[in-house]
Amino acid sequence: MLHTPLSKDFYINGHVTDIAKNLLGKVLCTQKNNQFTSGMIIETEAYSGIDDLACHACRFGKTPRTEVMFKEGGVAYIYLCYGIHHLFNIVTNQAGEGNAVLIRALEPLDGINTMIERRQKTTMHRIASGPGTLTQALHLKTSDTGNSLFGPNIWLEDRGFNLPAKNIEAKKRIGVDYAGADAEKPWRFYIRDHAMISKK
DNA sequence: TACCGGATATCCT
DNA sequence: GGATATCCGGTAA
Repeated sequence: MLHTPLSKDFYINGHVTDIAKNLLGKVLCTQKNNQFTSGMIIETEAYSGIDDLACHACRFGKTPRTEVMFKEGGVAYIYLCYGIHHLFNIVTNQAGEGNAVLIRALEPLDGINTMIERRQKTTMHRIASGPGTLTQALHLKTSDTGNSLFGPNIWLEDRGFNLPAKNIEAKKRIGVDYAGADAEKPWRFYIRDHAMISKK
């Protein structure tokens, strides 16, 4: 099988909502503590910088935590939510824009036993079906924030999984009710009828 | 110094 | 399926 790393252009060009859609079907990989794990991205959310009330770049501006959002596309933005969950975002577009895509769910592909161990589970059930669980399965932590998505520990691949556009569902984003009109934007994208998305 | 969140596990029906 | 307890770092005051 052909494993092509995503190019820099993939993260830079196009609207962040299109990048979020294009990420569906791509494969997120990590190499941590000598363990290789990966999963196909099946659910994403787009956050559009300083004009999007739901986006950290707009809510907080440039702070010590959010400053990596303002880098050029192709790095990880990882932050702690509810004091427990590490949420993984992909920074996109030009430096200074503050755009990012939240990865919400994966279908596990490689290193499934490692993922199950990290999640302290015994089966594959809900092993990476949520933004906080997939980071645990792939061992992504807030300490990885700002790191490159071109390896050696984190990278993305195109393995040629073909997703017809008609199988992509677009709905409003989760947990952004505070964002006024922007909360209604249909910027959550997922593969229709996939069993492993975070919620129906 | 005080508040609160881009969520999850667990226990219930 | 639904309700509920829970965690702590970042941000603003």
